[in-house]
Amino acid sequence: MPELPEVETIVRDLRRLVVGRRIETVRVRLNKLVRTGPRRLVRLVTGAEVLAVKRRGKFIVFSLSAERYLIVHLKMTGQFLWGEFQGVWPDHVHVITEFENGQALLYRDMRQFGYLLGLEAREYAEWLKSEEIGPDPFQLTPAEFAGLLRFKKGRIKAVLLDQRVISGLGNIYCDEALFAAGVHPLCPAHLIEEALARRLHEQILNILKEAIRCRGSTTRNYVGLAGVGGEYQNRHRIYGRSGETCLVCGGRISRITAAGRGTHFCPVCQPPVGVSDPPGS
DNA sequence: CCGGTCACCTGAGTGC
DNA sequence: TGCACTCAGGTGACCG
Repeated sequence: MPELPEVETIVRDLRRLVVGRRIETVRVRLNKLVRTGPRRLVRLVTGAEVLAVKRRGKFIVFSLSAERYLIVHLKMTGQFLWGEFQGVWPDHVHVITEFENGQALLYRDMRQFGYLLGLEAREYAEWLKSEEIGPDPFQLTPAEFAGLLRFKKGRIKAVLLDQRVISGLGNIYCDEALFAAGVHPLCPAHLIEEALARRLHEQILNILKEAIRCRGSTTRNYVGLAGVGGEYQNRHRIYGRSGETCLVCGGRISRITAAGRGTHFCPVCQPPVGVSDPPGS
């Protein structure tokens, strides 16, 4: 579910709530969500103080005392909620972390795709290597971004969704950025001219910044720590608007499948470059 | 290296 | 109401 702006919003809220606090108990209800094993997670995390909360791509990393790490990926429907545990597990809540005063962080995940890892320092270093998390769009200069695309023969949509190349973009913001820059989602990445690549990078940054200001997009499930959704869905110009009129040219917005995902684009504003026409068109 | 399909799950929306 | 079918913000395995 969540992409960079949603995860960033959650991380900022988590910082306010849990940094400097000590974890009193951890309860795991659905064991398979803890990929490093529920018992080990409980052992590593119980009694630790939260030193920092960071985002690495779409991962949330809790830095704990004694060089321990709690890592969470929310996948499609993972949520963190701030509340308390009074003996009853709310629907789809699978992990509860309690702090002093009974305040608790609840991990909720309807589809159960998300997961948690409890790691020690050396394992954390190994995990960072194995995940090959690409640079954050905010860490790249326009020239570096253009350089990333230069030798990629895959379609631009697939390249932008590949977290090893650049981390944080998902289906919504990918479609929004390609529309804003006027790039066809099926265009081979290496055929995008330098100037256009720079414009794409600029649009990615603009859109992500604005989405963070709006606390993300809520189309279905996403909510922040307080259980409230974001507002950026009201600013979507292309995502979820297939069949409707393009806000720029008035044409009809198309929907295709690209990189296995529902993909929205304007055939007029995003003309095909290096995209072979389907037979019979 | 590249793309396509399925799998992991539970639900919401739609049309009959 | 009920049923069948599609789709969903992510990603990893597998296949050609």
